[in-house]
Amino acid sequence: MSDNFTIKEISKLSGLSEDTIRYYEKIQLLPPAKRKDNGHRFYSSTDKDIMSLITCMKKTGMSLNEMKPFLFLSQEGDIQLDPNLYSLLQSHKEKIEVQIKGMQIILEFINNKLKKGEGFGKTFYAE
Amino acid sequence: MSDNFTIKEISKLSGLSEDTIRYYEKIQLLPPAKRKDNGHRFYSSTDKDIMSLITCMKKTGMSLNEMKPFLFLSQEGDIQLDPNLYSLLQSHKEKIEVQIKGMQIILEFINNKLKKGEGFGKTFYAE
DNA sequence: TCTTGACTTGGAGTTAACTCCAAGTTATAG
DNA sequence: CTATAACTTGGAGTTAACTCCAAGTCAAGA
Repeated sequence: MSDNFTIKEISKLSGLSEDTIRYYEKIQLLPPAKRKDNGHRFYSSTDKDIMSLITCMKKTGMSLNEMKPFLFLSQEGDIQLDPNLYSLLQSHKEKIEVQIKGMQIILEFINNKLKKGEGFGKTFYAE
Repeated sequence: MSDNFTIKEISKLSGLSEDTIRYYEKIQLLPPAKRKDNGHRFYSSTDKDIMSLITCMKKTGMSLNEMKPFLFLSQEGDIQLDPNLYSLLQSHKEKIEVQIKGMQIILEFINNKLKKGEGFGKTFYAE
């Protein structure tokens, strides 16, 4: 369950640049990479999964700092034990739901535009 | 249909800071503000609507530059005339749909976490 | 043995999106 | 008339998230 990828390989697999991967390690978004005898980093498919998670979360507009406790969570087991993390997740969930709604509104707006080409009115809510 | 707000007022109404509003004008995200005799900016409720649109689009992770043709669109009438803008909108639509799906996956992940607290597997797609 | 290529490091540079500041102008209230 | 508050400008500074670079190490092939 650990396919031993070089940084170049995991870079291609994950879509993140080598620099970005090292940067993520530096800011502790990724755990310190395992090293070969010569000091070179190597990665497992679990690492790839984490990178995919990061990519996915970034698409939702989450900042790297916001992700940290979240990523920690993905490896730890039981949240129930940590009420802080639990409520953090809850509020994240709500944020994302708001975001999805916002995007659906924009989607509607676009669909209208693509059909008719009318202006916009009070369709958009402030804050 | 133009309630004549000062920059301070529109700032409170829109949630954007005065500096940000001037910045948006500088980078041409907002049209040049109308001026009173003394040179002070003033705004209408249409301006407020545009600002709300910007806020809404930002929530979806769109960059200010990406928004520009979009905002232009919101005031112009018929897109059908401009095939460039039309396809731009189309691809934006698809991007947003992908984003929504990504967020729904994360939402599921969170929901699972909140209940059981299990690890994550191949649930997340790369790129 | 020498060269090539894949990696290592620390640190500097870049871009987007603000955010702050100093210096100046104008309108109103006391 | 003067102080205060609300605005103006241009430009400098900040933060996040990279991105690039120079100098060095190490292993394998000609």
